Amino acid sequence: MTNEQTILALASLAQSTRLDTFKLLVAHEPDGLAAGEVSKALGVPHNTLSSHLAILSHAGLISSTRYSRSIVYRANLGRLQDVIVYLLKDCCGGRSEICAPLMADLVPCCPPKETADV
Amino acid sequence: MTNEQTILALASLAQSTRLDTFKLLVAHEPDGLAAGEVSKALGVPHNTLSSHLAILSHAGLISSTRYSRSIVYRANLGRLQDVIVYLLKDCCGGRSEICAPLMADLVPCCPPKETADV
DNA sequence: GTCATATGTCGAGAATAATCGACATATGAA
DNA sequence: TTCATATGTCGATTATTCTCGACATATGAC
Repeated sequence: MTNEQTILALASLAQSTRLDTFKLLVAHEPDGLAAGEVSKALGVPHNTLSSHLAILSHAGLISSTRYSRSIVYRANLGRLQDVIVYLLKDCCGGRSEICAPLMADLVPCCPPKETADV
Repeated sequence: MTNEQTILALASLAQSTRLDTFKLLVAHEPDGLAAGEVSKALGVPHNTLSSHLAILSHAGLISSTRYSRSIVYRANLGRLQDVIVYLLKDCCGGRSEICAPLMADLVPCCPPKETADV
């Protein structure tokens, strides 16, 4: 993960239609959603959405597979993780005391083991 | 943390000078760094940097305090945490199986307890 | 007060991004 | 082949963002 790749990913998510798109695709993991269904769900013209999907895709945040006439998009959670790790790396680099409390707050949201009681 | 606040924070970090600024301030926690020193360190004109600092500040990612003629900026790691939690909330909302592996990778970077062996 | 230092604000030009109509491609059905 | 559906691409317009010179403010020294 380079500085540039991180900026690309952050910029991709820093736009309301795209953030909504990404959230929608995350909510539909692991099945994914066809471009047309995203377009309909968000009330965005298909061509406008198409360019947003291309931007998210170029940033590596989503991927696509064609099934007959539809192209199904899926969120790439691994990429989201890469971005988050990159952002945290700076504060954790040699000084874990700084972001330890940050992590402590994160863990109850997503327990690393399968102690999911949410 | 609203959708809008998240977009504001993401957009603030999605620009190379601002990402560099934020990283520099994180590296200088908890002392902070004067605006002029950031300007010098990054080789950015003071007025250009000033507007970037204002944007980061407006997004809540940094804060400032005046000391005599200098204004010292500090990274607000809590806000970074808020952004990350917001992004993860969607994948963890009721479905922790999705981002549990994500968290598992995050934890070794920043141990939630003081088992810092890095 | 005057001067120097540190930072912020304004405004205009250049660059970049968002939107959407019109057209193009890809797949499958008849 | 022709038609309908699903999606992508192009191009022009509008909106937003980045940059930096010039000017303004704020603090402290003399």
